Amino acid sequence: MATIEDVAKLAGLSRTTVSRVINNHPYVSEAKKQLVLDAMKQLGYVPNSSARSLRNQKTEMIAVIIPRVMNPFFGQLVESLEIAASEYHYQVIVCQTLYSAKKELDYLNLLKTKQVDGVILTTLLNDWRQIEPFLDYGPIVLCNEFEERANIPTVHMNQEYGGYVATTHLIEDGHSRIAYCCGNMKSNVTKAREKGFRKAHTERGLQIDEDLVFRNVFTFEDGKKILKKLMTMESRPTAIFTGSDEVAAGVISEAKKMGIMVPEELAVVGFDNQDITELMDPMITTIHQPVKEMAHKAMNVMMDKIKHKNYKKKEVYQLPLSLVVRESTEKSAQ
Amino acid sequence: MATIEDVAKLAGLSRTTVSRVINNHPYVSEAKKQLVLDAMKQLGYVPNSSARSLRNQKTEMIAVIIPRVMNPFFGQLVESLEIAASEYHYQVIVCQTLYSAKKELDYLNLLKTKQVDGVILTTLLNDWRQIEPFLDYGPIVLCNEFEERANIPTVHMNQEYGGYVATTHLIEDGHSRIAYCCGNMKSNVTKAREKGFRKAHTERGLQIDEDLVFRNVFTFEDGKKILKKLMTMESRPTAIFTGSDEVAAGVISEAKKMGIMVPEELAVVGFDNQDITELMDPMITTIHQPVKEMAHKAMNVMMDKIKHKNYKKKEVYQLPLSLVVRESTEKSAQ
DNA sequence: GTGAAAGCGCTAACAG
DNA sequence: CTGTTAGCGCTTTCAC
Repeated sequence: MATIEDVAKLAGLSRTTVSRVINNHPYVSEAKKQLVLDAMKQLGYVPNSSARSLRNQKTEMIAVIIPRVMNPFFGQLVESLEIAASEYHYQVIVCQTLYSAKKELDYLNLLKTKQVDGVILTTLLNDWRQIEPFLDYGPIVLCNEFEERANIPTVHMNQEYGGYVATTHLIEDGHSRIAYCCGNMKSNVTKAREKGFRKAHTERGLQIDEDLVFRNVFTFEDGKKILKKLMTMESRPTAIFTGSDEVAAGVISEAKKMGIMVPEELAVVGFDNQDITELMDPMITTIHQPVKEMAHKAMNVMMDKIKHKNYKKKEVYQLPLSLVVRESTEKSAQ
Repeated sequence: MATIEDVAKLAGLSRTTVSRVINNHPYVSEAKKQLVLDAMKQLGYVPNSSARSLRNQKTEMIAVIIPRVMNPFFGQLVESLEIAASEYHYQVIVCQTLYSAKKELDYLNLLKTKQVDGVILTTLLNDWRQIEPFLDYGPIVLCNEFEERANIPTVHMNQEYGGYVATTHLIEDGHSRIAYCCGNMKSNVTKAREKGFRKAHTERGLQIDEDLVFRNVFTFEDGKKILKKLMTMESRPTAIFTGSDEVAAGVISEAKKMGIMVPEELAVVGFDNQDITELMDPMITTIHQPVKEMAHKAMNVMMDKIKHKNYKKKEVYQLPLSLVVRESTEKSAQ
């Protein structure tokens, strides 16, 4: 492979001059510049990234840590983050933890080994004390997940409001026995959402039946299971707030099979506003999360931190969530 | 950040010895090895990847070029490829072309700049002549897409059989007017699938009405549009074979809205066997693609090529496809 | 078993 | 404007 040296020789110039041309530095005469350009073209020369990374102490790569790509929410997040990164000529490395705390730590090592210029964490499997030491090696930005103790840039959604507005919508529709599904209870996203759920009840003087609260519900299979369980209960809920559209779709799909009318017998609220909400019959009422905006903001912040290196400071950006009412809760619409 | 030099000094040894310990080379006495290990721990030393990459001429990164992550088929492919790569301690860089041929070329440049050890192409937007020159810079493996002229390792599915078996299933169910949707006609995946579709017709002495063949159909929105168009036709088809489960879901969703019974009035076959096939009502008959197996095979082949450098040779692995019959084509099941 | 030294390909002082 | 030179951090001959 041709190196800068080869180009220099062919052009009859020094490596420095070639380097200057490559990096668009000033103070190169047009004539020599052309000489270099010609030599580069003739040799099919392209600068070696490893050498550049070593010399410049930056790789122009960002690690994005997610549970898995096939989770639609995180898939969308990765897609948007990659698009945002490419605008800065940065590459994104996908790091799937598959819900393993150890893998999360392994991937954070990319920061230590300087394989990436920064890490975007979208989820937090380890305790913050485990993560914090990695900050000595480069910027970490929290995107989606958040953590009180973490003094780093954070871009996330107002999850409490999400839980609140969805629940309020159900209550105002006349529901008072509302089932609740959520994911990993260690997540602050989950906690905040539940806080909103509870707040909505309290405000209207309603009690929550803890038997209707389900944890660790993630997939559409889980949704199906929950629906079945609900149907065995003596005193059934009239509505269910699920943590994701997949779960909601699973609930609705199973409800149909069991001959339960949605929303007449069971109103369903999803979360994320994925495509599937418009595909299901009834279409799913959900909470829209501005994922693209969050991704862009997170990447912008990351680029700023890489540039200015002042990344050990709390800096929180919160994006709004909004309720999208569709058929799965609208009795009148049926 | 601590370097190998720092470790050597602290251990009172040479860089060479430290390097030997890092790389588990033999001929290091246990005593000195322990000295090095201690020094490394004390300094929190981790080898710098850029330096290693430069020296070893490999980055342990693979670029995976896909249209976009949110396309469920490619999302699944990326997920599986990343899992396979991580087993080799390789990282995957996601490269989304967003259907732009230029971006495809841009991402192939990662090979030239030695930012990655190899590229996995899952789609082909440029003519093969545009791609071929990149082979001088490192291995390219085709995974999913295939190309006659490409003398490189290829792992793909038997798409012709997929088209054939789906169509035959419909014909045997008594359908003779079958609509057909496909994606990008430049893709050999698409072409092979259509070949199978046509072959099934020919074999049974059936004609294809070219008005029922739709190109560039990708999303569930597209599926909805097609359904609407179909319904304006004088002589409607009684079945439709779509290129993906999303499109099939769109068709079914819209059919319901228009009061058309699936499968009684319109049988629908999807492709990919995504989760959504089991979520829709009726559940979607589809073609299962062994994506995980394909991804693993492709990554194994890639690792082999990186190791042995003999990657400019045709080497084709074809995986089987299979029909999964569900409710969207089964009249009797209703 | 261990170390000295060269060099992977590049950029940035510094000198002119 | 251009070139000389010294590394970035690591691995690997080669010599002892």
